[in-house]
Amino acid sequence: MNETVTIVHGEEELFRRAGHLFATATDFACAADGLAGWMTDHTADPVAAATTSRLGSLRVRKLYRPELLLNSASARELARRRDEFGAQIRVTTERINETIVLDRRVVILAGDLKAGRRGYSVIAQPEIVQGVMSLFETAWRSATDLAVYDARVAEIRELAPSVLDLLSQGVKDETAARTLGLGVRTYRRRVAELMTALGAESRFQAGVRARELGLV
Amino acid sequence: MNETVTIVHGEEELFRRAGHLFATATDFACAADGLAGWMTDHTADPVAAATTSRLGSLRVRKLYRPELLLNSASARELARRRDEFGAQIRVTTERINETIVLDRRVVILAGDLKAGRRGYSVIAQPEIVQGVMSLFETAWRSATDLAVYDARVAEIRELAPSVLDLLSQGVKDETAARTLGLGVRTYRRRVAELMTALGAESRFQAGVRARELGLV
DNA sequence: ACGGGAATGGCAACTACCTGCCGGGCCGTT
DNA sequence: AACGGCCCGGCAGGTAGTTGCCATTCCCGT
Repeated sequence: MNETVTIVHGEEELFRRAGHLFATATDFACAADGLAGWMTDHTADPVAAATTSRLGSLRVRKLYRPELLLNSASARELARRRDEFGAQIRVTTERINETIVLDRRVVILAGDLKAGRRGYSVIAQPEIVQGVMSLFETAWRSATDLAVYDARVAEIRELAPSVLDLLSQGVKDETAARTLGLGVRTYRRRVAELMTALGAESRFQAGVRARELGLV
Repeated sequence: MNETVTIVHGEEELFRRAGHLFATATDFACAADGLAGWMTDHTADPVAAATTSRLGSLRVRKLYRPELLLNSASARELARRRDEFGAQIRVTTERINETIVLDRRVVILAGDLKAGRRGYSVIAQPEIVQGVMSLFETAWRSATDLAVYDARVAEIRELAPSVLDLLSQGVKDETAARTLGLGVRTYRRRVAELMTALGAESRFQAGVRARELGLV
């Protein structure tokens, strides 16, 4: 594989053509929409194989979107991976493309599904790798550690379950405040805290985020 | 099964104990969170068996939550069922418990998962059945027919994809309007239309709904 | 070209929402 | 008791969002 850019179709071909890269890499940076696809089948996974045999010399970073944590099964799976082979896991609310960077030398980008198989671009072109890597680093820095994220979600749930209910019922602040036996000022303070916690800049956005996080 | 209330564990036991009820019933009222569980395996499904042999004398009503329609596979499956054995299908945004009412005489309510199996309460107590049935009727009346619902979602998507994007980015109306090359007045009109279409009374609620419908 | 309906966007009045400020009450410490 | 920290909630001034009104413009069938 001397070409700097190769397109492969489906996971099988990806393994066949790029499996050796996984086997030798020591630095994995990985962004994913879900646990789906090539990362799911753990036993047949080159990364897993590589990992278990070379624990300690590895750096594994994974970046996920928060939806993943809604499903408690995937959440547990995440925690297991983190514990099992020392992967660092962070969560971001940004939209991310499925991306893998190996040893800062090779990038694998997932493309669209075609005829039931996903296309992957395997890229060794240094400039491109550099660019993707810097994007990844940015996303990584702006992301939240899984543990912190979990704690925050727990906090929000505790902070304002009733506020969330009232907001999602579409009631006015006045009504909501009285319902809770609070002053309007305090209620709005709660909403503001909630929005901060959700990282939202408008109530619409807060609604979207809350729904994303499964809080409503 | 003479007891008025029976608790069974897992679908298998439910079939064994209550299968005959499905086989003879002609009036099915069913509310579901998803297509999961006992309704999935279509060939082994007593309802399907009953239905195919007695088409015409049946009344089948099913109530789903909109999330189901996000997955185009389940959406197609729904449409197929509707067409195949004349089930009436409606969609509601209310939270609903998994519920089945047979011939207005027997209620089956799904409970929590325990040890991987879901508990079901099979209830023949007339008062309870009456109560559940009236709740179902209420939910049914307030729900939207699948076709109408589909049309509405399509309409919203077409109406304002970019407005949805901008709203969910949390940008101010002024900015959003200029981005779209619109006047603020017009942009806000769009937002208002969107909110009406979503049945939302606040932007927060609109955000939640939009997310629920998978529009953002 | 011409009339009519629909979409646009400015204006304005209104409502809802956001936030700094501050006084007051509660509680644990000194 | 006196103090400090903290939360509450009213107030006020500001910003953002909502809506009716209306002149203008665009499009379309006549």
